[in-house]
Amino acid sequence: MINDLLKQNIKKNAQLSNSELEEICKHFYPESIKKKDFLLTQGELCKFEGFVLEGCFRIFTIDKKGNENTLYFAAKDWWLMDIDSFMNQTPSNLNIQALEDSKVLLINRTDKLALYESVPIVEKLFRVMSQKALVAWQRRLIRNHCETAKERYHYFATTYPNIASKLTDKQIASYLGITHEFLSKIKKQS
Amino acid sequence: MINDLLKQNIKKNAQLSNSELEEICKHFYPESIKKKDFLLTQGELCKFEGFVLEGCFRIFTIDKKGNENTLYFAAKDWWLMDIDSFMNQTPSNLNIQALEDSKVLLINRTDKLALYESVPIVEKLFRVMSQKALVAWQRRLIRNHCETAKERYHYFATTYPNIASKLTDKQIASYLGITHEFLSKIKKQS
DNA sequence: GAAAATAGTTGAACAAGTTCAACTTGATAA
DNA sequence: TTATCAAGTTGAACTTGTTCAACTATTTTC
Repeated sequence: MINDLLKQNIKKNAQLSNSELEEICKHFYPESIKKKDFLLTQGELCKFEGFVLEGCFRIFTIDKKGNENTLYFAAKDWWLMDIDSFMNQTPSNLNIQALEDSKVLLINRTDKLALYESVPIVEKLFRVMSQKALVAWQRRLIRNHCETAKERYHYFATTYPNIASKLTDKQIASYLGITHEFLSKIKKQS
Repeated sequence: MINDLLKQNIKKNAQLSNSELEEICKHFYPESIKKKDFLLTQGELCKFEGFVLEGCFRIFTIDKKGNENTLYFAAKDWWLMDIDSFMNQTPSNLNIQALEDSKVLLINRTDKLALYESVPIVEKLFRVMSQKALVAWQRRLIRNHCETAKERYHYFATTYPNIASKLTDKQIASYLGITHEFLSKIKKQS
């Protein structure tokens, strides 16, 4: 079943019945995204939340100086969206691009908002998911402040080896917040 | 009423009845913290969540190199906790210190977990609060990557003037992720 | 109200990271 | 299969931010 991975993922964050699980999952629809294609581009409204079945995505922004800055990567079994644009329905500052041919399950914003009402445990599900994400963001900010680029690179490469292996050094550098030239020099050192 | 500020804050994030509001608020108890005293120190388990009624707190960590790194400040009408330690019940890496004589309302972890069950709308309340916080953390990370220390300083000083005015430059520097010597040089420039 | 501790300033030498440009290597597409 | 384009490497000059130390100003404490 195409929804199996999604169901397993949801079960990690909330205990729910099979009927609740069905009721939630039936609103997700599959989409295939070709390598280099975009699920969202800067300026659009984010009208969906997505779950990655296959492949890998990069969520990044391009700042005024023209530099790409990667917020995060989403591989198989990860969620993805621009939560800022989704919540506030303001134009997105983010691009969501497939790094390889990929498959996602999407839920429309209106369907998701309706689910909060019709299946109350969905509140708990996303409350728990959001809190876990919050912990991850706080930890990352502390690492950014306390560690050098070299330490951050090694942390990333060893913590997420299967994601790192799919990425170019340019993409990794834009996630670490350094130039790709400097990453090249870091890698040479050790 | 001592709980008024808390009630107003909660109402911003979820629509709830007066009885629900009462049921939630009755689990909060007031605590006074003297300037420089700690609500939590590194190594302890975080067993509470707090809401600031008066004063101001700094939430920071001390890394292996001995540097203080400020995660955030919590002034009147802000929430505060170590969400990582609270959720996972692992020893905290954070210190929560009062910057001036302060008053908070606290709820114990067990009471909060029970509230999720007994007052279902509490799930929505903290789901919404967590998602808003997530947006703020993502924006901050992007700013840290895209902007120079000088830009980040001016953003902070103009966005949170009433918090900034309570802080020493050393505390602001530890929030921006720079040394206080460098902040001093930045301020001289403009 | 004096002594002690903490905060802020400044300068010089240094380290971390950037920029630009030139080059090499590898991937892609006609 | 060659031409093209993107990715990675390297070096030199540069900018941003750090470190350390010495000093001044401001709070805190007894």
